[in-house]
Amino acid sequence: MRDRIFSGTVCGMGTEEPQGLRERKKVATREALAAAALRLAEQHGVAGVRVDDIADAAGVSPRTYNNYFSSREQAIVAALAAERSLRIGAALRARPDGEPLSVAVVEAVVSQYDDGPGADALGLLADAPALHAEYLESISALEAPLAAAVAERGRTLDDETVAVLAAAVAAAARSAAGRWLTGIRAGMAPDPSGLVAVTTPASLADAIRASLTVLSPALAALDRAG
Amino acid sequence: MRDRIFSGTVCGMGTEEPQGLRERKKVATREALAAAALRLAEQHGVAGVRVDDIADAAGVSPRTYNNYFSSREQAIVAALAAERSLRIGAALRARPDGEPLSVAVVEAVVSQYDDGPGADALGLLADAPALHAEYLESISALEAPLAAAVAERGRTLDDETVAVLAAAVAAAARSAAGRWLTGIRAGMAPDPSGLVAVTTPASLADAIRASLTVLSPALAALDRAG
DNA sequence: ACACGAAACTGCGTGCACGCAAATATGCGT
DNA sequence: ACGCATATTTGCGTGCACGCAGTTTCGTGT
Repeated sequence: MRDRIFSGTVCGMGTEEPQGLRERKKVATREALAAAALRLAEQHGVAGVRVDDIADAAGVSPRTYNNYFSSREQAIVAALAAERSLRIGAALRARPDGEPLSVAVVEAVVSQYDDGPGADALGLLADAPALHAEYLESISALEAPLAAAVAERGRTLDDETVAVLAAAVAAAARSAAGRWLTGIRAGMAPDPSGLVAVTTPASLADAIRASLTVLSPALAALDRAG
Repeated sequence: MRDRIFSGTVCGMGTEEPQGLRERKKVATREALAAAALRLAEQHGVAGVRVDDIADAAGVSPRTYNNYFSSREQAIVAALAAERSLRIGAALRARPDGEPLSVAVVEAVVSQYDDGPGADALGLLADAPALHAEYLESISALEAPLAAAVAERGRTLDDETVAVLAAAVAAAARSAAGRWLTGIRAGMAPDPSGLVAVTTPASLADAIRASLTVLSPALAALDRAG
């Protein structure tokens, strides 16, 4: 019990029952901590959130808080993003059998971000660089579960290829999200330096979809080879 | 003077003269800190290195040490890897004009890793997960300078495409390096679980080159479009 | 119901990252 | 050489991440 506890790691968040009282309490504790962190951030700004207060609000010790999150930004992002990266496996498994990887992967990834951060969340992300970074890191977390799901689906692909593909896709998505957030922030407060790109996709999902088109040739090559 | 001080950021490490006494002292301090960190790690193991001792050995205050590095792993990796990620710009600019991106990018990236970590470094990396992670992070640092260099070279490419490409290449290289290190470590101490891939490329450069072939179709598509 | 083992929580101590402000060193103009 | 501005270093205080070990809670078998 010393790795950060992901609520979705074991129980699959919605498709399987938690395994017992211990597991149910872990899920509840994690969600309580994340919800408390977000609420406190909305009240005091991210910089004003103390880990002691998060722990108090969730009814656990600060040391227990640390068992779940290693920073307040992680806790806040857990509330904002609800570990959607960890659901990529299920999303890809839900794609139609026989669908080309170049379509299945893109659709599965993009579908995780159909509902991007709301106005309150965008406000928080704009005000706290560390929170922005953690949010992008949460997108990078697509990598491992995506690799596992692709390996399952594309059984003729070697492990190296799968791993590289997953790393590239996760990085593209993270990179696009970063630019999207920057563009949104510029929309909220015009950037005096004038360096921000003129066109920001309407949604996070669109931004991620556009980024994955750059990788389409590589994905398509795997379809032909597989 | 509150961002981490990179020795290569301004002076280009070898092609331009440092700008003055201030800059020369900053370079010297950073190098002294990195060298001290590595020496102490070799003597005491990574876990036995204290930031106070690094600072003492380099003749600065702990607070100053923190101006350069935010962790001892960063300091050690700085000594091991010598900021080679930051040299990708120069490497790409040195590629022949007119060479396809699919070749220039691969060759420039791979050339940074022609001499990978030596036996001592591999021993340190094997013993300290946080050091291993920081080493991989240093490879991820390829992203921004690579994007800048590609933008310069492929002037017909839009910014989004450049950024996605750079993110994907850096992630592929990082991912490959991680597997390479894991394979090397397995070679040093057979993995009882038997899960480690049977074939490890002979060198880090080979591993990175192989990973970039997965992205070749995407790079090649840009060549045709550009 | 009870005993035991494993998992999770907790308190404590320690090392450390970083904001803040004062002190020091360098660069520049006269 | 001197004065001033700027960059860098330093000391200090504070919040916090985490190893360690003891306590509590849950799960399982009898």
